[in-house]
Amino acid sequence: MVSTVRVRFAPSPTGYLHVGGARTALYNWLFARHENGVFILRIEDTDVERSTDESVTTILESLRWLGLDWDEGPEVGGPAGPYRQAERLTLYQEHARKLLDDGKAYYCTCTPEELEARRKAALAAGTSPRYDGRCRKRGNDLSGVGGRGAAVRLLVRDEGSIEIADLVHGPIRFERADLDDFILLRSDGMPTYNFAVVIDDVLMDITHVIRGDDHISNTPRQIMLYEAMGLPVPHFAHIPMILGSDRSRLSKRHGATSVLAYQQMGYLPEAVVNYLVRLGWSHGDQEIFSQEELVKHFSIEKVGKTPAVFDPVKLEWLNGQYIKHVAPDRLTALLRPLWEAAGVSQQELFQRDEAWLHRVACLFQERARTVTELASSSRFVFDGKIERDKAVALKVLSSEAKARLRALLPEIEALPTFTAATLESLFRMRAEALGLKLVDLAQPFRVGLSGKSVSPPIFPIMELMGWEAARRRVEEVLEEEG
RNA sequence: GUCCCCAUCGUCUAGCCGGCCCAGGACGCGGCCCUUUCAAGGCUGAAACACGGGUUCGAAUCCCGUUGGGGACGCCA
Repeated sequence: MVSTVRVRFAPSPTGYLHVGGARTALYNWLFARHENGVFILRIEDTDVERSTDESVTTILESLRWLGLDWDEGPEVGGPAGPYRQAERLTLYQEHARKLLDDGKAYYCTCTPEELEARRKAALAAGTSPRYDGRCRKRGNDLSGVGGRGAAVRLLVRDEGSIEIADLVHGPIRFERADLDDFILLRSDGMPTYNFAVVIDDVLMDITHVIRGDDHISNTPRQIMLYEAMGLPVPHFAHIPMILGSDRSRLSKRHGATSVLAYQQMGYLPEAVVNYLVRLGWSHGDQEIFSQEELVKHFSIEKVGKTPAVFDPVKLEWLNGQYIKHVAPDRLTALLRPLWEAAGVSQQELFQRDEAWLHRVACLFQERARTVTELASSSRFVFDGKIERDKAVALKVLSSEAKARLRALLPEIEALPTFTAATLESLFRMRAEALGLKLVDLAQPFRVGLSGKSVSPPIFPIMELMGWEAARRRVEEVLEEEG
């Protein structure tokens, strides 16, 4: 029988979900969906000092925004729950007890201060800061310790080696002699990361552990735990990290790293997903993938070994590609709050009908790279005060240009119908009659209407604005001095 | 200091069980076309196998070393 693939994403709720974590989640999710397996979300909140509920909320929200739904985990439950480690403490303690009784682990009464001092001394002496095993003799016997707290350490034999059969890196070998007796349970009874992970992965029947490269050095310790408990080891896949432009670990100083920050900046979740998946994975020459295509083509074997530099410029390009194809109703829904933020009054947004808003969105969507940018560039089509670029006005609105604008107004007024088509043919005729290019008439008009030198084609814009509003705008610049 | 990982254009990458590669695609950058501006689109240009040794008739592709980068060495995760 072929057992079902079960993978997990296990963030610690000590902050927002950053793009590195998001990609790890994405790879796990894609692997699960591709294999028809189960994607589990587990919250690793054993660090009570730093874990917060707000952080849990943000992480769930980020995953949902990206479209990464989990089959088991917080809010959806599942047979292997609870899915927050803080609610699983007795499980860890039971397993630690068993390891203690089997002689696989022992109590350690060294204090954190003592350990820190020894670690520093070792580093200063240029030797490896490993725990020296001085409490091994104590075994599971806590007598004579008094009120002093005791941590539990795994007993690690010194001989032999451990090999990780890594799905992306191939075999990776560690010598046991380089590893030390690490802590399983802290003196306050809380499990450490390495211990909780293994217990949970066992209890949740995880078949594939897909996580960042930075966990490679934890893996041999975790394998030793599986061995100590006599349990089968899952498959491991360590995916390369995401770096900043200077090739160091990606952090805030490299720009936005929070997934939700990209939502706020007007990025589409499918663009972010598409960008992240290509950081370390590829499928021939294809750059743009639908979610279905990703699920169909994704494979862990095709994940590269090289760390990738996060490139916001390419993300922006991809977002632009996606924006071009967003359906008008969805785009308009995204735009409403952003238009408002850009200064369009609530009242006007309410008065305009949906079809009109769609037409505005469609006119601008081809040339916007973010939804936010789309909102601000299309703002002038609405009624109300607009920003005028002084330098542009000075350059484009010469006295001849203004004279031409003035001459055109009554002709437009006389048009039987006020549409993009009739406007365009009028402008073309006038340009030809004057021995000018269309641009010579259109550009002053554009500046008059929008205040800027760039915009979508002005004729459909004028149709959308309506003659009254358009004329008011143009008269505004005609009345100015100069 | 010890251990581990990685190494193709500025960036993401294809190729990597050897010849099809004087290395392909994408972003960005330059040019041209299209064009009412700007985008978009089309065409096009510059741009890389880190270095040194092997193995081989033949290496980006295999092996070793060097260098460079990254990660880990917590009663953090």
